[in-house]
Amino acid sequence: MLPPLNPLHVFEVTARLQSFTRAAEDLRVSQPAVSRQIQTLENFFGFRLFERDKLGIRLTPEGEELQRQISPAFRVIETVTQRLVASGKSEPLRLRVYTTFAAKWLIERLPSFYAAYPSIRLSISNAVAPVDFEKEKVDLAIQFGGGKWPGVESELLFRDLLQPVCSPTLRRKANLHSIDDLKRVPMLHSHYRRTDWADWLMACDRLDLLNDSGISFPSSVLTYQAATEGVGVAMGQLHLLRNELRDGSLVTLFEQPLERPLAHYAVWPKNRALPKKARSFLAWLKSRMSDFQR
Amino acid sequence: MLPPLNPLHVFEVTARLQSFTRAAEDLRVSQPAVSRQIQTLENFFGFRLFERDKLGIRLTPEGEELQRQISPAFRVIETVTQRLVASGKSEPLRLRVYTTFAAKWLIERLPSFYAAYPSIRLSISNAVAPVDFEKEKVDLAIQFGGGKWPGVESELLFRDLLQPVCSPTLRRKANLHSIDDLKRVPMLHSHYRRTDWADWLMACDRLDLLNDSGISFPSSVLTYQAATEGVGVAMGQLHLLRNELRDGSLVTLFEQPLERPLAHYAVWPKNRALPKKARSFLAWLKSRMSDFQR
DNA sequence: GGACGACCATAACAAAATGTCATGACCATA
DNA sequence: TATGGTCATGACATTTTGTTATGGTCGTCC
Repeated sequence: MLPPLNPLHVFEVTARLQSFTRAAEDLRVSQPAVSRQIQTLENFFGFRLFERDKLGIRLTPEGEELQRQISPAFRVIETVTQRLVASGKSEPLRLRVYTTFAAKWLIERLPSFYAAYPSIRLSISNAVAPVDFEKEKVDLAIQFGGGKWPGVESELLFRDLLQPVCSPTLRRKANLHSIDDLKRVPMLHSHYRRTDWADWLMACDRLDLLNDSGISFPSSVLTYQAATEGVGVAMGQLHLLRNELRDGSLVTLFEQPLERPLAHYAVWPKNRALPKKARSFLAWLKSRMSDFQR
Repeated sequence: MLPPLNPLHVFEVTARLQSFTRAAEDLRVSQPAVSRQIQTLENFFGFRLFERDKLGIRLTPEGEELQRQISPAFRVIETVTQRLVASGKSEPLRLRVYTTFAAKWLIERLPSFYAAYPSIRLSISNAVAPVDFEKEKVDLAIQFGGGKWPGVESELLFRDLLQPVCSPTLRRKANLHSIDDLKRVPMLHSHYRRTDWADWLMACDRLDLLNDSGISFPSSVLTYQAATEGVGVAMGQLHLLRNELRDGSLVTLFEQPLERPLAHYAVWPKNRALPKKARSFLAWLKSRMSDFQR
């Protein structure tokens, strides 16, 4: 008869840290998640493992007993895992990632990848131009474009979805409500995406609003940074700005999202077999992609 | 760094039994479930733990290493759990269960209860008449009726839903298609549910079909048994016949289910506080009840 | 002594992990 | 070559786990 193992692990951490809240931080989950896991375990055993009182918790005698006995078991599992995972490590998977995608999507999700596949190391370079697998030592690339490149297989990750964005402060101050209001604020451009504003204005049939003034940045990341700081209005790739839109540091304008026939693609050489590591990465990539349409 | 623990446990069992299929039986899950858990673990480590070949599997060297190291850890967890759970056991929870409910619903689900709450023992008696908590030493009862009994709290489990049932063979042989065909086959009655047929026929406005011939059994369980064997047509409580209807040993007739203002209720004395064990049982009961409407 | 902050619990809901069923491929043996 | 045993895989369902929002309790600070 085994107890539920994940709750047992949560218990082990909690007992060690003497606090639900700290255990939650340590495990990178919320405090209620810990609370429930402990409850599950307490139901299983039929008695409390912690005494809850003012300012914190204490192990009950049974909890202490349990902690004493299982802690070494977890240490053993941890140690052998560490060793075996290290033995499984081989050459890193070489990725070449479109810069904005790396900055705005990939990097914050890497811990999740390492947790699921700790034996795969990544070597990540970034660039904007399409990859040349003949010249560059790269296993898998993520790039932006129309999806048709010679000599490569590709798989669509998500389409480009454009809409003007700015800081909530700017929207209020400059009173941005209709498209004409764009005349009153600087447009922020990105070098590598010169046509974004034109494409979007064309779709709205308001190309007349396009002007060459505005400010131009060498990377979309900087453009978005500037927009966040209230410098002007940027043409935002909605999928890459989830965080900013969620926490309110950017807001969308004018309710006119435009989906273009361009997209982010995973790309690999047609003649080489995709290494197993790369297939794992691709599988992970796609699983993390589920919050996006297509 | 810990590996996913449930897959690790599945691995431990599989390595011990040298077979995915046998591990699945041992764990009471399907073979594909085991296959997937092992895959998860193999992805985590970055190498195969089993070599698959004709007629079965063998541990790889890494798998063997892992097995050797973690097995004792699981043995430790198992042992201490066993001991602590035993120490948590107290007086059994005394249940008194309506006979048919016990036979047709509860008993097959008991293993699930013991797995979740191994420290709670049950003492189950069964009877049909309403419980008298003054005279009987019972913590919690499950009984059938209108839901209003003096001096008790009650909670509805599921309503009574009636429809004639018989074996598929009888339906074919006696060519049962319309209600009038009932004249040609014996009606099966249960002592404690004498009015079931009358109630149902009344709802169909065909009381004329009621006759006192038929066969009568001292318990619904026996009535259903007889129906399964093709003896006649019984008035079935659909919720309690899920298994029979699913595996086809009984079929419903005439598409006229009748929901009555009677139901199965969990019931406990109003003046006594419901013991913790009983609250756990009730919570479990309700969670297992989710496949039913109300 | 009332506002505040630290702590854990709970409800309603969302997301992720796990399991199932149906099916396929492979091989051994009859 | 049919049969029965093995494990794998796709599509889907269920269950478990986690999150957010909120509430209660208690100690501390001004």
